[in-house]
Amino acid sequence: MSSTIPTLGFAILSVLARADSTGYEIAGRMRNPVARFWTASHSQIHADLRRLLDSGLVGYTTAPGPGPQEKKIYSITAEGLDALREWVTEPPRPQPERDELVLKTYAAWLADPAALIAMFRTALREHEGRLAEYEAAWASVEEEAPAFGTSRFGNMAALRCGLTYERHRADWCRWMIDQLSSSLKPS
Amino acid sequence: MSSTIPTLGFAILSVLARADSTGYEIAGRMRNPVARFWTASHSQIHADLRRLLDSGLVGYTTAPGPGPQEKKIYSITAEGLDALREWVTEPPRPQPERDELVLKTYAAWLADPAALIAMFRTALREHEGRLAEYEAAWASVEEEAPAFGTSRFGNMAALRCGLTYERHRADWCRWMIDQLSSSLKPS
DNA sequence: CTTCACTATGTCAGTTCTTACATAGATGTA
DNA sequence: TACATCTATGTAAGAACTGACATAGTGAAG
Repeated sequence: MSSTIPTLGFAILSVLARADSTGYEIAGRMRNPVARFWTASHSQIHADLRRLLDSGLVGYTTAPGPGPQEKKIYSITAEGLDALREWVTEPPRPQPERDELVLKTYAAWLADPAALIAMFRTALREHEGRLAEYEAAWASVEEEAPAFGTSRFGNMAALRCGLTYERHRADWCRWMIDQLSSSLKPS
Repeated sequence: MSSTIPTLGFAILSVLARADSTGYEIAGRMRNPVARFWTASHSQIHADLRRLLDSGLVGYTTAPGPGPQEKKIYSITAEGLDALREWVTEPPRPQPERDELVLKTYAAWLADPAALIAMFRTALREHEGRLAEYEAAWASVEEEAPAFGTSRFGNMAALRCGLTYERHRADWCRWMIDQLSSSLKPS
């Protein structure tokens, strides 16, 4: 019957529930710090928007665009909002856990400690950078204390996860660097 | 030229660097707590083993198997070990961050708080379960203090990441439940 | 004045991966 | 005895996704 909507479809609906957007804007919003947890290329977003449109979960109005095509401003429909609301509380299906840095760590015993330290230092810098970003955003969102029922609540909750994730990650990288350093000078 | 090896290929090599295994066993080992960070279905593993074989990174010997085909015991070759060693310290490419629970959180403001609390309680129980598993494994690995250069070091380092990840996750779930609870009784 | 980045849509080829199917012996359970 | 589960390999269809290509206006930097 109704073709199942992939998770990316719900990610798109989640963005449109906040503001009407073009496909291009949706891709941009999903690259934004507080919504970085389900990204996709614009080509895939266009494909999925088409499917959501066929299912009646989104609609659009056109406006003159920069390229040869007209620009399409998508918005979520009542049916789309219903589908999104229903999906939100369904238990998330177990995901394939995939983490390249941890995989490399699993095989780290084969490699050169000094090179590994360099790699983890780079990773640490990235995590610390994002952590600083998130902490700045957190300061302003905590002050505001957004109420449940507003989209700001969703932003805050997702941001909180990103914040503690980066903290955990940075801590782990520091621990790795420590371990690898002490393996260099066994003294 | 030399066809690029997908990340799953290196995950397979990482397992074979520890012990010779059949394709079936590789899938099982990747479902094991300390190597849960790059899982795949056996059909994909068979496909990738074929490619690794064509590239000369693995070899195999046969033994009588249960089914109609013979069982193949794969082992990593010297070339495979070289390729793995080289890959380990290359900077990991930025991955698509995908997390269904956080996506649902991002859209949580649209849903029923009570249903959300139930969902997060389920997630919390899962994280706490894995945390207990990891903590038990950690106790024994810490005692042993495996040296760099042995595969146990890789196990320990990956386990450490899993441990602090589950801790962060469980903390966040508890925070979410708190937030949602206080939105129910505004007192 | 040229070049680059940004906005904006879309196609297409190819890769990665999942799910279901197919086969079949051994082992344990009801 | 019957049935499920584990071991073990593989195929095949299709979903999901990436990256390159194609087009084209605006605005900023050099």
